[in-house]
Amino acid sequence: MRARRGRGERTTLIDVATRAGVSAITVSRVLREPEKVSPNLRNRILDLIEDMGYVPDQAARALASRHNSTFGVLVPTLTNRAFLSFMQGVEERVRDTTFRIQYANTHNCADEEKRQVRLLLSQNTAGILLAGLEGADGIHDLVRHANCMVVQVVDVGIKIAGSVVAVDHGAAAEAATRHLLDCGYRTIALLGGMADARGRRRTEGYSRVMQQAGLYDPDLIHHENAATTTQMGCRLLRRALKARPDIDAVFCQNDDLALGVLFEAQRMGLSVPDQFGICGYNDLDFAAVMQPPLTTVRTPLFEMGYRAADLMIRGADGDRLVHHSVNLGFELIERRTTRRRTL
Amino acid sequence: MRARRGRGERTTLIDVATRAGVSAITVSRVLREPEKVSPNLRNRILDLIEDMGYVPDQAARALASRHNSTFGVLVPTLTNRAFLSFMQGVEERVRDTTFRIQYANTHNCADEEKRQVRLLLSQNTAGILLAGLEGADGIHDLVRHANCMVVQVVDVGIKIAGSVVAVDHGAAAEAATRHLLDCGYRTIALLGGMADARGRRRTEGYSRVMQQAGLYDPDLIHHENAATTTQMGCRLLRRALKARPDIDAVFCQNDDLALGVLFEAQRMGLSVPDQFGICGYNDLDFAAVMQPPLTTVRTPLFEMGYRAADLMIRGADGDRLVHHSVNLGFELIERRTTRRRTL
DNA sequence: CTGTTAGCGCTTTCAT
DNA sequence: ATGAAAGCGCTAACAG
Repeated sequence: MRARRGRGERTTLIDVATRAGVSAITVSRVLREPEKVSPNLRNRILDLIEDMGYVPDQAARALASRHNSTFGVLVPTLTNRAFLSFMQGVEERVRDTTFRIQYANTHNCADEEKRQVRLLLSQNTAGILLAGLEGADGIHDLVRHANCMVVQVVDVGIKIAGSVVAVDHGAAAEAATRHLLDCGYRTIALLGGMADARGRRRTEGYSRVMQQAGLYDPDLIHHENAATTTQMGCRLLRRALKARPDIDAVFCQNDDLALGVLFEAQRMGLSVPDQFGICGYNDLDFAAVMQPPLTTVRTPLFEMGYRAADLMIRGADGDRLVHHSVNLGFELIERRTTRRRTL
Repeated sequence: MRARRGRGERTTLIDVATRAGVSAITVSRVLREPEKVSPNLRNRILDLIEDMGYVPDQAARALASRHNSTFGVLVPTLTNRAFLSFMQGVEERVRDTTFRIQYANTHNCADEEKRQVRLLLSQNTAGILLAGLEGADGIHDLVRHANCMVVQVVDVGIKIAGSVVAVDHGAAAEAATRHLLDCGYRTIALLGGMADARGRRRTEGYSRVMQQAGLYDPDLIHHENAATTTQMGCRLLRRALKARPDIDAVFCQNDDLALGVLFEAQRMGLSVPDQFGICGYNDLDFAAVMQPPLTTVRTPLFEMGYRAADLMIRGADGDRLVHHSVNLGFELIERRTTRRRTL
């Protein structure tokens, strides 16, 4: 007689079945395959379920069915707006499916990443979505041996295991740097935050173009080992200008940074874009309405999330480990923080 | 025919136990109460676990122990930076505990909120953290009958069930509005996004002060039913100015909005703070480095998350349903988007 | 359409 | 310090 003692023992399938005078499996079917139960009985049971406040126990369900309809999404940080757009894409695709998302934050830390993947694996998740992988040693093994879908969102060319949604960050950075050059800027600084795989690719792209132009100088590159913020943009600009006072443009690895750079430049009396050019990255919400509006590289953040979730869901549904890969593009949005091109 | 063949069936506790020549419970102990197993045996088993790549099945564990060390955090949106700070606070408190967090996004929708709470309940979570509750009907019942910790982050005075971390948003809005008045502004608009419970409190606070001053006018209040963005700030300012061209200051429900307002004001040639004052809300990262720096209300976002998680953890650990409540303050940060006070 | 029988992989409780 | 037995709440597989 396990009645609701204290806060009440949990109501189980059997409690409902007993009250309904049927067997447990019938109640179970009402929930999962209602069409296999006669309408009459079904409705009676449904009412009972409502009345008794029965909620199925997912752990038992997962254990019995060896199935789990939630999947984990690993993001390196929560503080980056770029990841927010990505997450919105994921959510949009997942809405109206029976899948659930479980976010985990790896704090840009390789060990934490590994720990989280292990945890997810131990929960028998339907799949794992890896965004902004730090690439810890051994994670490849973990992922390779996973018996669930694994989708990675990475840079083009960094193929690991499972399905992949890729963007060519190196090429995007090249395009941005070349644009700055085309506008007539010469001493172009690169400002960035913590360098993950994607960040490193961007730095490489920038360096390639600067080297080709014979303008490369390590003193032009400034990073701070943390998530990008607007305040960081201000600091980084001051530091860059101290190292090379003749800087006439900056390429920021994130629009957050670019926002700070614009404010700081205004404070210093630098006129944008005439004396000083700014190019951002990601085309975040505020970029279009800054004064002046920000020239930036638009990356398909939302779509990356959407496509990644799509691969995930299609793979998990078919219960087969589909391996797909999609490569999404980017777009340089020329606005008013860079001057009209002279070339 | 369970698809996951070929990638290997899951390694279980029994597999490890068999290889070690011990019983399952011993392996289980090695993982949970290592001190109860002799060092020799323990190390041998630990090695085996590593070798065989064994990862415990959380579902089985949760089912057998009727315990679950993950708790759900419901946030209304992922696109609001205020919630990000909150989430960071939660994570900070949870780090280095055995608890795990599962985020769920209710999309500011009452039904979704109810669905998510139900889902969480059905997972037997250690607890539920409710932030920015929409307050769906029936959710009180759900929460009241939950046999797990429930912590809510709400406005002072909206007491529901479980433990509460509160902030007096009404008083904060009053302070902000009064400050604007003290600076000599008279026609003060209120700009906001989707009005949740906290938003409504802020609107009430603003209205009270304006009414007392005899300056209240519904035409000064402008909302858009979506998450706040910088672009929305621009649109809202234009709309407000169309309704009342004599507006000389705005109180924005979020700094995102204030950023847009500043840019738009600059575009219109309004000089801030002389002709036009701006006060934000939340003191987000960029507020301090805007040009001019933004006057805003600082709310203890991070701390709210931290304290809420703390209540959660302390409650779940003690396995008793502690009911606590803490009330956190706010602070008006006077910077340069409002002129020096004349009163 | 409904029921019976076996577990899923782990932890509890009670022995030894 | 280690083990045996008995489930946790549910679903798969096969009846009928």
